[in-house]
Amino acid sequence: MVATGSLLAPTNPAWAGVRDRLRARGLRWTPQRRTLIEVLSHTDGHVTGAELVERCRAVDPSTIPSTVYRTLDVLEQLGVLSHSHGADGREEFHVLPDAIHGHLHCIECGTTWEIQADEAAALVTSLERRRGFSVDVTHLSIAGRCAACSAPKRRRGREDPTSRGSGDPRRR
Amino acid sequence: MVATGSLLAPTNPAWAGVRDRLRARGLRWTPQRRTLIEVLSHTDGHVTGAELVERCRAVDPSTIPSTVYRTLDVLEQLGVLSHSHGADGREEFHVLPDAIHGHLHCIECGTTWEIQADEAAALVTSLERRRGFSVDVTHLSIAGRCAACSAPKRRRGREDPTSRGSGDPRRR
DNA sequence: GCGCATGTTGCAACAGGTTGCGTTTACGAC
DNA sequence: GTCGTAAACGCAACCTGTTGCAACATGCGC
Repeated sequence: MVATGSLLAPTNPAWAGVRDRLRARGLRWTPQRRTLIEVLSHTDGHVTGAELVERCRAVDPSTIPSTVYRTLDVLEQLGVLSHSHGADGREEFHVLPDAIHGHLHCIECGTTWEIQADEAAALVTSLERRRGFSVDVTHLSIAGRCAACSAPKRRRGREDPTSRGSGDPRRR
Repeated sequence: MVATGSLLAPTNPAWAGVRDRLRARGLRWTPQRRTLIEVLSHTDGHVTGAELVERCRAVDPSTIPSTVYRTLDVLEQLGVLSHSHGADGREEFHVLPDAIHGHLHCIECGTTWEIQADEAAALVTSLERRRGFSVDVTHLSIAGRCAACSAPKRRRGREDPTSRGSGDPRRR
């Protein structure tokens, strides 16, 4: 239940405020949300929704997917995370956005990189000026081939560098 | 056999070559593929995969989804169509790309616009030069708010989940 | 400490899409 | 016309995510 001690290391103080921010909005602090926050506080970079569900289950096996997704929605509204869609359309969450940024996704090897706002600045201002369209950079996900994969000949090396460290090598 | 007793009007001649291009690659021309081509030839702009499945069923009720998606893959390899993902991550197919282009997607009203390659040129060349990353513009899908939705400040006080209720009946 | 309102949860069903596998069939060869 | 073979198909199961609804429990007021 309200576990005496987390199975994981102590929560990053940055997450401590989340509870109060929820309550300040009339939202509630539940064991399920605590579990997710705990998982998120130990997550770095990008995770898919499914990965988060899995990790929550590791902490609390009774975790239900819909609860996780609903909580992620709430947390996104609080601004503590943001989501975008990978090249395959799957949801990817990015924790505690310290800086506004979008993503670059190689369709060949599957690796993901971040691009800072200034790299997309030209596009953003151009669209803003020409169409009055304001781009949501955090949701920006650009597909293509990275330098290594688009590089010359080298018959599709398929050397899968197993992107993003903790990620798993599955995926199409 | 151009006007093969189709339920629809005669097929655009531009599609006639598809059969031969398939065979040239050792691929086959099957009734199911014919059905999909027929549907596609009467499709303009963007369609979701689900929509295509539905339309194929209208022509041939025995259509199976997996067959449609597999055929779409094949056709994409032939270059007669391309796909990207809408702001919600759903697949969107674009038929017979006469010009390379990406898409702009308003998260408020759900409308989609095309952006021509030159509008993204700055971004593309910048990423190419700085990272050697070659962007797949046809897959580019940019989310944000269109002029109409971001302009009027009224009614956007807080994140009101019901805000998308008015106007656009489009899914979700 | 107790009750109540309402935010949340759990669950089941659904939606869009993918995959593995056994069976069917297009189509080139004879 | 018949045959052989690999491409495609049909299907069922699975995956990721969403939604409707009844039941539950947080947290404020008393």
